[in-house]
Amino acid sequence: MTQHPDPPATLADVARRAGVSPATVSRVLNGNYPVALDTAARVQRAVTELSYVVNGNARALAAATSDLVGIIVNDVADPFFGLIASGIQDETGGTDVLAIIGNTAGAPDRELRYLTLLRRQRARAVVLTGGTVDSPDHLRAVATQVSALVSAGTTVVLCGRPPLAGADHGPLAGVSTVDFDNRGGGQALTAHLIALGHRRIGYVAGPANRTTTKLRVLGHQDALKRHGLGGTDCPVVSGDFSRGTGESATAELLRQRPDLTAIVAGNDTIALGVCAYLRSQGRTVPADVSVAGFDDLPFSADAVPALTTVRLPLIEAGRTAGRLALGRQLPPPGGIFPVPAELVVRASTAPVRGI
Amino acid sequence: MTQHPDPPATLADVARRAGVSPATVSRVLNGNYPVALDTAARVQRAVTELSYVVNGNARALAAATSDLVGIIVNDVADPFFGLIASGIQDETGGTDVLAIIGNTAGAPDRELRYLTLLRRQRARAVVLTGGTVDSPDHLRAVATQVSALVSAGTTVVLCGRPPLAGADHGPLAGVSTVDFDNRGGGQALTAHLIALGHRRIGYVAGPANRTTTKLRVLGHQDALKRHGLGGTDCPVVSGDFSRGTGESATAELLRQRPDLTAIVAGNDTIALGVCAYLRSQGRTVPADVSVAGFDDLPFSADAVPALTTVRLPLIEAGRTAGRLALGRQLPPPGGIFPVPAELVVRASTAPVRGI
DNA sequence: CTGAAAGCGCTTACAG
DNA sequence: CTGAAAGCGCTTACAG
Repeated sequence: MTQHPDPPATLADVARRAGVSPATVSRVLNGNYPVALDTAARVQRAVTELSYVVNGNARALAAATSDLVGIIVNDVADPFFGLIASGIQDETGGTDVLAIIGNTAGAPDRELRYLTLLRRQRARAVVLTGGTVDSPDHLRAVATQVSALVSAGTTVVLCGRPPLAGADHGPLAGVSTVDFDNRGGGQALTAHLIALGHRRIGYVAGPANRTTTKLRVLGHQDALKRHGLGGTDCPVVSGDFSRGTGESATAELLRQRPDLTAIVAGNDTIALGVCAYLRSQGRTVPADVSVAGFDDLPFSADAVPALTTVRLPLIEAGRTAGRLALGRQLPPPGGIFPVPAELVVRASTAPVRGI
Repeated sequence: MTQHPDPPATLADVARRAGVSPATVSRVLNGNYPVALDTAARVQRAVTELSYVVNGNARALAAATSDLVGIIVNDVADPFFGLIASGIQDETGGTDVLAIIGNTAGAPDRELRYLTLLRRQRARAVVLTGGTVDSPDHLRAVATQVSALVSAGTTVVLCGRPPLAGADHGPLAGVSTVDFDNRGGGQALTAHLIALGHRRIGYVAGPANRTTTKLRVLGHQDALKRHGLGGTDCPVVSGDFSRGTGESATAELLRQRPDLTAIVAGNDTIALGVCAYLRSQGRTVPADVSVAGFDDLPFSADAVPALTTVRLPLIEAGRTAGRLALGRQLPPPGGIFPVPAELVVRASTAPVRGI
């Protein structure tokens, strides 16, 4: 299958062919040092003839730098992460850095493994995207890895998760955060529902114990409390960020409170499942039950009825994270770059019946 | 910001601390050679104490291998690619390889750049996913890069694009292909519409000149020809794989043939745009116009009406590509692994009116 | 089971 | 503007 692995040409081969020293070839390639024009031309020709490409490992080892930027995501198949990642790659696209995406599939140990791997590749920067498991142990392990990365000279950016606390409980030095206002968004959404007259509002949360989930639920509860609502009138069920969770959790919610007039979902994907289940039960959205999502993913505007949701400017946030990672943008004082969440009211929410 | 980049511990540091030679540390770390138990224990302790991680670049350079598997995609934000990539990472997850995703944003030169970068990292394997620009120049450039990769010992897998031709026009040796039946799927879809009585069928294609687009259109035309249809009754407009294209192209299609009874889209995302535009014009799907997509992405079942489409088992195809890349599965004879496309009939297509 | 030594393919002061 | 030489941090025959 792989016939006689033909060793690629080396810099020494190029030097020999061009009749110069390896040092000169290196300087031509890196363009960081004056070289006579005709010498450079000869070297370039030799490079082409041998179809030489530098050995990235050797270069990184010798120069003690690398052009890798790692992006860690929870789920590549989820557009939420795809959008952030493409925003980051918008920024890295024109440069000589290689942005690479690692998928944890939501597993904390894989998050840690990618961090180690990036550490051993001596990555130039790493961007951790989306929520993380909110347990003291995991957070401590991440903080340890991140500190090691930072002290080895790697730029670390958090995008869509809360700032990391260091050993001293203060924010970890040298790490900037693009911080989504999940709590504020959750609050605005539920406040909107309350303003429409809803009093019995169910909530379908994403994976329990993840920062994103917790903050959104917290925002929801902020709004409820402000109006003296909550308790068994407003049950909360959690699952994962999937359509299936939307369906099964809605069944559970309606078992608990068949008279719910609104259901809020932890994200748009869940919301689609909520709508599908309600439809299957002969309940109309929003006439019978209002439904809302979170994130404003592209498909949300196309759902029927179009989804009321909270927009997070994912691509733009990714770009910001990318600029921060490349050092093209200075981190704000305190290292936190806030990203607002904007309520987007569409057709899936309406005044409660009889009001 | 990055305070005193603290050089990470080296293998020599570990050796010193454990009171052994660097060679021994290396052997303990790689576990590929007998080492006395207590020696190994001492080394492990030193590793922990120094929180040592191997320098991947040095290792790759010395061992002339690497644990990188590159995945090249056209658009990370598109679930089509996300699903394939997550399938691949399902396979690489449990191993020590680091699967990394590079996003070309559909630009041929970025595809080439990633290939070069992967080549210089001496990647263990690379998987090229989705369609590519179908121009002789680009295909030749890709073939050149791929040959270089293969002869350097990298396993190359194509997933969702046609086999690559070598200089001799035969299939490139040592490259396996997970080949989607885009043409057959396109054919089945249009045949379904014809069976429903449709004779004036518009087509909204993805980016012209991409293999995926071309093959799907070809399948569509196969079906039309078989029934003596085509010509101005069946106009084709192309754009990109976006919702926006679905909207604008439908406007254009209806300008050309206001009496179209069905519209086929190059993928599900486009189909959503088609539906949205029709709705905005007061036309009902499928009563007035039938609409169909391609891919069967997760949201398609949730659209209202649910989308008739062609299912491509994206995750499973990704897994196959992953196994091929890791050498866990032998490439089939001829190097081509066919992936069938299955017609999925849902609510967005119906018999033509008056039949 | 363990170590000394060469070598992987680059870069970069140091000289000239 | 150019070269000789040391060194980056590992691995792996080669000895023992």
